[in-house]
Amino acid sequence: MTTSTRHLILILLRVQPMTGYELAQNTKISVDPLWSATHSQIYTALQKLEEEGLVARETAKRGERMEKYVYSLTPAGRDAFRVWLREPIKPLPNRDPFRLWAAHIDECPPEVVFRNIDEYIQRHVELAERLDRAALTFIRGEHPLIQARMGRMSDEALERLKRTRAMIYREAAAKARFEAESGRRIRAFAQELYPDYEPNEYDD
Amino acid sequence: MTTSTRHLILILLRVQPMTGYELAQNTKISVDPLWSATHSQIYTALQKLEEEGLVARETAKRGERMEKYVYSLTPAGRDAFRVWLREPIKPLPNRDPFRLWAAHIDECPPEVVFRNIDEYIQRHVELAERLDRAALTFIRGEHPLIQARMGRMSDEALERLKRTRAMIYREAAAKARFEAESGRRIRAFAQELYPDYEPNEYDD
DNA sequence: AACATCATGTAATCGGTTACATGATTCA
DNA sequence: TGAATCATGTAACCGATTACATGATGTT
Repeated sequence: MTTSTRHLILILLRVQPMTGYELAQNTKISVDPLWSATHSQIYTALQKLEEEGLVARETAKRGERMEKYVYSLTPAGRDAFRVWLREPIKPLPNRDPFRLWAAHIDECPPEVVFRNIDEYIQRHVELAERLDRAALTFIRGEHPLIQARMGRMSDEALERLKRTRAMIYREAAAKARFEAESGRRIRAFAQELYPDYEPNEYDD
Repeated sequence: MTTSTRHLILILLRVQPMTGYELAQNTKISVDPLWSATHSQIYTALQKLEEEGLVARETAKRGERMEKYVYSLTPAGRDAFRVWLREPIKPLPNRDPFRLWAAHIDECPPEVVFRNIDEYIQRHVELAERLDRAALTFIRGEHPLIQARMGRMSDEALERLKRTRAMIYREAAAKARFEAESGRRIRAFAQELYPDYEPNEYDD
């Protein structure tokens, strides 16, 4: 099955019931490097999932006047997660905008070349750091998505969970570091292509 | 600007005028690891690009009875490529179905775990080989998309082009090898999680 | 009083996927 | 004669992006 926003929601709601807003927050602060989604996507997917009976909506107070909606998994929703987990993984089509662009740096002005490559490297260096930090909070049991499960899982199961998540976030960090390294190699190649180019500014 | 099928077409038509079928073939056999597109996408994108005046359509004979359409870049199309090449690269949102799945292997039956991981590894090993071979045909000047340009570019420009493409395809191969290695590490972790699991069959 | 954050949504559009549909040409 | 390849498209659908839209609550 093709993985989509629906599965992200199923994954997060297994941890605990949440509002759409909380789903969007948890996605942004934690799952985003593996699977990203905007709040629009999440709210519309929640509506469909509720129609299909995979999630249930409860109304809660927010402040004095307003209401918010707390979603939780139904048994059908838990099943849907189990089914997804057992299916073959459908890979996404290859789409690599950076390397598609970089295949043409021989015809691109050097200032653009170095600007794009440096941005790429920096983005992945930061991502790697963020993922390594996340891996640590998993293994230490400090991650909010782990803490929410404490007491509701056996110690052994929780230990396996921590180690598995930490391992995957470390692998995602390794991937980001690979991308940064690849960017550096491409940069070195670009310097051979444009040996005379001297960047004027170093101000960031 | 967001990279899409349109840019793939602009890139390929810079080499030489082609039919939609040839664009789809060249994508499949060569560009696919960097950017993939189906023939449906290509035909519909060609229509839009023609409306916008970025490509021009000429009618040619196919066999006795039928006609085919050969598309070429207009000056506006060449400009659009130049603009795309000079813009900041807009990264795609992170979507990594394999690691999103693998973050849950602690709750997944071991036969599914090893089946999915092994498929992932094998797919990337094959991709890496394919990309290394492509890199070689670039550097040797044997690649069809290079040969089509011979005589229409200066020797130096052609040399830079060959080296740049070969470098990028080698980087894409390195990325595929990284993914295979990452898969192997995840597999090793899974063997710690499921020490008692013995696969019954080795028949592929 | 102003700003950040919490909280919820809709709508237009875009780009991509999948399935459907057709038929000629070429080679074994 | 049959299969592979060449060749072109349409249509329904899906999922994601972007912009629009609103308003309460909590903090400085």
